[in-house]
Amino acid sequence: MEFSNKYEKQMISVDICMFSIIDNKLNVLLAKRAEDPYKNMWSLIGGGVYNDETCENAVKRELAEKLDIHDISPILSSVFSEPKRDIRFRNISISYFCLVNSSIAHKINTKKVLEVKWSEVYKITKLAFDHNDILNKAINQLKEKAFDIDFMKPYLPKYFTLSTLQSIFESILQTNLDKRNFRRKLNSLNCLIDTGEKNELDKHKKSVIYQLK
Amino acid sequence: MEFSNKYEKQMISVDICMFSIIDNKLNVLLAKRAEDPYKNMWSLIGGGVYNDETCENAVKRELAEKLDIHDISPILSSVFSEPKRDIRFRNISISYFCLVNSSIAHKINTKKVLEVKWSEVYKITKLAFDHNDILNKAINQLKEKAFDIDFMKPYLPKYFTLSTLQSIFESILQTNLDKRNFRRKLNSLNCLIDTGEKNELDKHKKSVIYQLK
DNA sequence: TCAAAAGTGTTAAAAATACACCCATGG
DNA sequence: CCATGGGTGTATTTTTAACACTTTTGA
Repeated sequence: MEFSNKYEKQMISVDICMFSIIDNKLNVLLAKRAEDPYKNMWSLIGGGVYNDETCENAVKRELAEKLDIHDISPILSSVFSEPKRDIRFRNISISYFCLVNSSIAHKINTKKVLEVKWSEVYKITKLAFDHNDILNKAINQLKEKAFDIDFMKPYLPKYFTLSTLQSIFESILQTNLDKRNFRRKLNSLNCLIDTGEKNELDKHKKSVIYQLK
Repeated sequence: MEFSNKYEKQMISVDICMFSIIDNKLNVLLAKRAEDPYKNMWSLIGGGVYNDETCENAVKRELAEKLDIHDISPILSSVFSEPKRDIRFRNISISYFCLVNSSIAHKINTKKVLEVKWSEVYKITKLAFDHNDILNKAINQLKEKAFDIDFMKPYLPKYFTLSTLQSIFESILQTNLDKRNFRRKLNSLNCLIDTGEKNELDKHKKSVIYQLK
């Protein structure tokens, strides 16, 4: 197979929907574009894939270089390959998503290399390129993984009340959950540890603080 | 973003797990490699993605050019990007799967451009490149779609007895299904039409011939 | 004493699983 | 008449969903 001009200057990049639960809402990290096209618009984090790394490693490298975030396990989301999706050159995007916990989320230096911000996913309007499509796809896939507690555990608060956990899930799934059914579901997943502590910040009845097994 | 040598000569290709139900078994189309590397080994069908097409269109074009198969709706499976997966050059594979019905499967000219053959998926041993990994991933995804009758319909026989349909599903899922539960499941999916015909080829009791809504 | 959030049980419906016998037919 | 494969029904368990009242406590 030859590298004829049919294949020239193909650029492979990764785009990353990095989610975090902030104030019990599902947020995604956006970066402001410093250059045209779409200068000053918000976009997902991403970058080119080097020849000597997998796409997954490209995600990890980008997050490390640009945000000093490490030990992420990105999940493949989809592939976006419309020829004109990037007006500069042929650019195929392999999209990933991941969750980071809120302590990491708050540590991100929002001005170091990139201007970045956390944004509530269900309030986002127009992003650069086809990043709205990329984000929507990833949101749907994240929803499917929400009750996979082994996956979710690293990103949920270490200690929480069941009301807090429920509001996190409601924020991800964009639906109202029944309090009793939610507790039963979590119990049936056999993942809760009652710490014996109570939340002294509660104004009314003190709620039990749990952690995950 | 510049095309430094970090990104040079990246090749994007698609690899396609084209499945078909042949003699009630799940088969996949393999092509014999005419060139090194892996000369004479069997591999999946695939090829490079042109700059002016999406990956999905590359799949359709490859199937049209190499096999004269049209009107396929390939489903994205995964991405394989180990730097050394192709020893010749950096080659990222976007993998897809699709099903074709058996009348198309039998029409494939197995010597025209490529030497190809249908092969029972659960009897396949070593394929070229990382194509076993690609195939295994696609098989698992196909299994998840098996009871999505709207998806499956174009690929199933137009007329069938429930025993035949059950053996097809058993062949895909690699499991034994209970005859009564299988019939109940299909009925609950509300997708069967009783043609009123009976299978005269049956040696014993004549079975009812159904079609899908 | 009241407003606010925590916590708790039951019932119903739907889906999944397990299981065994009779029927029609051709040889 | 018997071997073969077609066809059928019931019971159990599990999962999902819907739904309302009591408790604790600070203001």
